[in-house]
Amino acid sequence: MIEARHLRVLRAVAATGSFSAAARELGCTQPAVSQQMKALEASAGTPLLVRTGREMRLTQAGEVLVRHASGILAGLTAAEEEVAAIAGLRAGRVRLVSFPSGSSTLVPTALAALRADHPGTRVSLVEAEPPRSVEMLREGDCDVALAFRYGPGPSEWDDLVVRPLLTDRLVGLVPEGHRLAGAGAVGIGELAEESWIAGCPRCRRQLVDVCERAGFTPRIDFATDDYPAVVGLVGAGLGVAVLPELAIESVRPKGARTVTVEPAVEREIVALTLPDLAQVPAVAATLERLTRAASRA
Amino acid sequence: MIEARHLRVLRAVAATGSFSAAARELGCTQPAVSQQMKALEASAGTPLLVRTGREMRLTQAGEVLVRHASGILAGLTAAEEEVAAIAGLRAGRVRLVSFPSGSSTLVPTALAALRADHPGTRVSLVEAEPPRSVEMLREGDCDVALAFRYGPGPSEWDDLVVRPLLTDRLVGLVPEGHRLAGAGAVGIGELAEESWIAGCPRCRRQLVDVCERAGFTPRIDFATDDYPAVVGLVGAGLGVAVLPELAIESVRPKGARTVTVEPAVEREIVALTLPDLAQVPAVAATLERLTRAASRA
DNA sequence: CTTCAAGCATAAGTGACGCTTGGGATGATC
DNA sequence: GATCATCCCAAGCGTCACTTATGCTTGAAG
Repeated sequence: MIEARHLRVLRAVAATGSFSAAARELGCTQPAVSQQMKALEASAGTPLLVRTGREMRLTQAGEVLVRHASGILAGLTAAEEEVAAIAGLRAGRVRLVSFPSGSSTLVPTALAALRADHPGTRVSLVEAEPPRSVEMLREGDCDVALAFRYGPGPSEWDDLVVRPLLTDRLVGLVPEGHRLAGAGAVGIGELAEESWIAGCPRCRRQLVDVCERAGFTPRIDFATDDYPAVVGLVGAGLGVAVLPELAIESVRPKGARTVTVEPAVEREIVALTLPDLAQVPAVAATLERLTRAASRA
Repeated sequence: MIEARHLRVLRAVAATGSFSAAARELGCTQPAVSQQMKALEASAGTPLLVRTGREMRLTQAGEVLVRHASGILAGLTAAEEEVAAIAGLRAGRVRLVSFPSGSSTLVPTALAALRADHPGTRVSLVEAEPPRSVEMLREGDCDVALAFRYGPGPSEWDDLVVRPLLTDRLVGLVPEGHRLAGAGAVGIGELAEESWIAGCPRCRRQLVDVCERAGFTPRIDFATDDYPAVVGLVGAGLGVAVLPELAIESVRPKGARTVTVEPAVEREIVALTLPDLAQVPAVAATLERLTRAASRA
């Protein structure tokens, strides 16, 4: 089995014409070169060098090996450099999955910072809601998933790297002319008789849970996953809603007013990745920038 | 420093999708594969594999390395095979130098046998007389030199591999009608008054030495290095000559008769090579065939 | 001719590396 | 829930590779 190390030594010997010179070039002692060549000749099964007096010449087999060596070593260094580029963030790719309101706020900030520091790192972004996004992560379809959960809970993410980014509060949204539009804080019970507009399925379940703890079941007249649509419906006076603060941030609440709801309901927004992937430089850098973007928000 | 061994393991892991399967394929245990991959990831500076449950996936860096691995390993095996072909006498080249009378007798027989056994081995033949041929050998311009010497002598070939092939006697050559043409053995002194035709320079010096030990100086009327010419001149009745037996073998002695001369003068025909080159399969095979050809002659 | 410098080979010692065995944890399957 | 397969970890051990030290050969210089 010919090893790359042997070929490096052989090439140096062929280039310099001497074991000692090759040793100096390789940064080792002359006996090391001597032994390497002996080992290489043993594995080749035939002499590669002819030591005649002071001169050192290649045999035919030696010439053959030197001729191949350049190509092989070139391929090796090319591979090393390409990997080093990825490891050094001069290249690399991160596949990011985010839920919609995250991708419109946190993600752009983080990716801008990432690009500024490491222009070679490419990030692809796909949108997916938490259950699906975590599934994608586990199946290898993405490297980082932005997800959220309501309260620390039992956490089905024990086997994942969980990087908390920020905690997002649910805020109430009422039409401009609503009786509570100017209120500072609103008990959730005060909205028991309202017509409700619900957002995404998980938010909806959360809404239902909160309302039931407050002693009523919300009457949901409209349901949509589209946050701007929810805001629009509220603005048109068709009902009230609770939405994550982050979701409203990127929407102009035309005709709608936000109010603080009591009791406070928070969701935790986290970045997830696989333990192995957390070691990948591009992934680590992405997590880092996401964290920083969250702390500034 | 990425080693070829690492790439072989990585390729096996990527192909089988499992450490255990790769270990079976490589003929080692699974922990060995595990450690190799760990070492490779350490030298790469970034994870190459993602272990997620049962599945084993490549990271981007891993994909890069696998992509390069095929080319690098292909080059390595190509080099190994080419060297193995030389070592296994399926390829290879021997540069042979011979003196003229050797190249017309021993060499053809030996090379025919070599080609019959190892058709892939190519032999190039150049003619040169001993002092020059040995010089060529030492300077790396040939691999095997056929040479001769008169008597074991002081031998300037201590640093060479000397393979004795056969001993060649000098025989007398007289015209058909000569008074000694029918004699069995002829004392060299009986030819003291003859007109001499001399061959190559070294043979000529040998002739002069022998004659002077017999008490006379030969009168050399014709001198040529061309053995057939010598035979032709003798056949034309222009003088007598002594020639190596081997030299006459390939010439039809038209009009000339050979006689045994006393005292017997013998030259030793040897094959020479450098100690290192003697280990080269093609060189060893050539020496072997030359020896056999000489023993059959 | 002797001396000197340079280069290669060899031997012994040391450290690291790589492989194996055995044990434990995890995930998929019946 | 038991079982099988897979992988990681730790310990033990053999081998490999490098270094230092030494001797030998070669070619050049005094």
